[in-house]
Amino acid sequence: MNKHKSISLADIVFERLENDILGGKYAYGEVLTEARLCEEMGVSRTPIREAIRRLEQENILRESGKGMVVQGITAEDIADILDIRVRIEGIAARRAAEKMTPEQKKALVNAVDLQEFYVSKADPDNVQWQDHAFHEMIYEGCGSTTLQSTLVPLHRKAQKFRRASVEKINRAHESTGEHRRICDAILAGDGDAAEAAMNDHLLHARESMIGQLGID
Amino acid sequence: MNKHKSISLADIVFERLENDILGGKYAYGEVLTEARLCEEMGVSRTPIREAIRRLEQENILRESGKGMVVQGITAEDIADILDIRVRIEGIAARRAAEKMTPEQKKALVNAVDLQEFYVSKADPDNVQWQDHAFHEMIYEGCGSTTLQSTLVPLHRKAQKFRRASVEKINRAHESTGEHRRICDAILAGDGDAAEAAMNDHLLHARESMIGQLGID
DNA sequence: ATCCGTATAATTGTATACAATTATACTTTC
DNA sequence: GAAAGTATAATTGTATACAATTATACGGAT
Repeated sequence: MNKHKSISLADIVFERLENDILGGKYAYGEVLTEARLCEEMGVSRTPIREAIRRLEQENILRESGKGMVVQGITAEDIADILDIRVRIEGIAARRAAEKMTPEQKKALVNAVDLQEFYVSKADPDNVQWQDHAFHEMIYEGCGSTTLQSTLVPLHRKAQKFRRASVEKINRAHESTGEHRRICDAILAGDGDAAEAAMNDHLLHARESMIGQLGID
Repeated sequence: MNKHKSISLADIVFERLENDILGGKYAYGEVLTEARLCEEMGVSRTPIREAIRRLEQENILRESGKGMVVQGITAEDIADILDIRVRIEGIAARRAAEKMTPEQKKALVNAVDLQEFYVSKADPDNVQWQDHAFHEMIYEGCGSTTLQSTLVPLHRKAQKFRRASVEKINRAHESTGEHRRICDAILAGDGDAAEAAMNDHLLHARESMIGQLGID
């Protein structure tokens, strides 16, 4: 009856290493050896290697003869990520409006409700967590593994990066309002409105992020 | 002076397993155990496992308690892939027009020249190979690791799938003409034209593919 | 006959041992 | 003193051994 994979050391290492890199613990360009990571994480090379391969696949680490080079994420990468999301996440919202199950819709509403609550409590960490959950639910609910596997890493990178950046509560209020509009459209099964609302949301997010990062 | 990573068994297994799955050797839904793959490929579990993790990251395999389930790619996935590419590959073409080095441009021209040559020789395998090289060069030349790491897996999946499908020489001629227009725009450094030509190309490819697959 | 429990087999997770490659440092020679 | 070559150390690639978990099959009890 075990439906979900049990959590392995490799998964933990992957998560932690990604966090450490995107969170700035390791400087970009720094070279990481397997032995060093083994020592720091207290596990053997096997899970370390599996985590490394996955991070390599996501372009967060880069192989370079001797050791792995930390690629990390730059402000330009964040701009690129939002450029891409602006163009395709609307499709996911449309599909979600057409395909989400009642249970998924209920969970989505709950995420927006909670986000509003945490905004009112001025709790930026939980606001961001609900923001994260909201988008992931749409990726999950759109019914396309292609859209999901494309959007999840992009969103995750942007998310982790934001945790280290200044933006916290600034745009939280309007962002939550935009989520509410997307959510309402999905609940109504209105694909056009959901896509439009998502595009609107991401354009604002992009503008805000670009303003903060001082690029483009 | 070894600039490129040496090719490992894990890389070979990854490539081969991806090919075998997308090529239809393993039925979708089939369960693969590590032991079986070890035997079939004649290597130990270590490289098998690393390849599995990477394929899992690309949603080609799915973990399911006992063994890995073959996800593979459906006609709907191909449609989704082209929907996404239509929306973002134009950006890559624009960037390539702005950023490609003379060497990269020269290689790009060469790929289109070769593709035209193979079309004239009615050699579909090499036509497809040059088609593949053309797009990869643009991903590489656009200067964005985000665009690259997003587009490469999508393109690779579509490419491998096509190898197993009927479409071979059908659209090769017009496709090559479209590549030529994209290439000319990139050579001229005209980002607008490159983006427009790429969008045009992908819309045609999408239409052709959808017609063949009989979907939407 | 069926259901439950235990034992056994199969499978994955993890660690470690071993091999091969590559970089670095030291020594020797010119 | 510089350069080249060799030896040693460091690092990754691969295989295997061991542990833990889970499924399956068999046997006994009701």
